[in-house]
Amino acid sequence: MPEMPEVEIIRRGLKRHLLEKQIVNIEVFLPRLIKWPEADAFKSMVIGRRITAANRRGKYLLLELDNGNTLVFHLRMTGRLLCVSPKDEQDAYRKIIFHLDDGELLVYADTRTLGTVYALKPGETWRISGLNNLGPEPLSEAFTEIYLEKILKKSSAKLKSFLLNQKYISGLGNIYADEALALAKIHPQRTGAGLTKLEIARLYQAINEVIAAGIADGGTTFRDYRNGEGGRGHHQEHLYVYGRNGKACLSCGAPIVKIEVGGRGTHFCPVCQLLEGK
DNA sequence: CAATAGCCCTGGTGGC
DNA sequence: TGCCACCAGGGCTATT
Repeated sequence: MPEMPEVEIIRRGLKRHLLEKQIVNIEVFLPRLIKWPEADAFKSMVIGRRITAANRRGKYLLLELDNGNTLVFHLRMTGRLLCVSPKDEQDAYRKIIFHLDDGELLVYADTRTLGTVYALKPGETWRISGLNNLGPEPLSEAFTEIYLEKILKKSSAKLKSFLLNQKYISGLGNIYADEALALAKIHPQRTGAGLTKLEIARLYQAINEVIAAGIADGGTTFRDYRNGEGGRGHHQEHLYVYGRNGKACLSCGAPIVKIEVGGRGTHFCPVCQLLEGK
């Protein structure tokens, strides 16, 4: 599941391969993944253009084109975006292939086909409501402890749901949300309004820390995630709680528990992360 | 407005 | 061994 660290690693990989290359052709095997415009118009907006930048906002990947248009990808659960040479192109789940002028391929592959692809003209960000309503990112200047405190105090949502809501903070997904709460030693079912100033400070540090660690480890590969060059991440070796239900808490040794919060599987230590809080 | 339930989608898994 | 219900979960939409 690509979250902000994984998308950032993909972005860096793509940047190395794609800058200044021209997209000379596009093969679309599953048109419904292209959410705007429809496939033919999409192709005409993109074919013949050079890629001038590889950017990211939250979990959205943005390839800027030399005509001012932007190619937007959201990988959702199982989307993969990678640069390969034609002889290595063998992904059974390839859905869109962008042919580059040096013969290399940019392949969008997706097992569960939940990903979304768009081509936008300048100023058309509004077409993607999720992209248009992203909160500040962890590790960014806009993401301050003051900001976090302000929005937490206004929220009645359970913290797990709060952290997953991209309009408050962009980039956290199920893995890093659980990890941030574990590191901060805060129960996922508590609410923002109920946190002490000290807990907010811990949560703020923890969010930045788990995201930074995820990036430093090249992302978390459980099953599907691959970086822009097809390699795996290593952060799965450094997780505190995610996927560790039944295993010993790294801090106190108690078994990690898995529950459902807001419809999402949620992992936490019942000893370190108390409902009452401290 | 805000929280939540349902939905999309396919492959892996666990139970029988 | 084979079958099948169920789960994984990001984010949008409908509902309460």
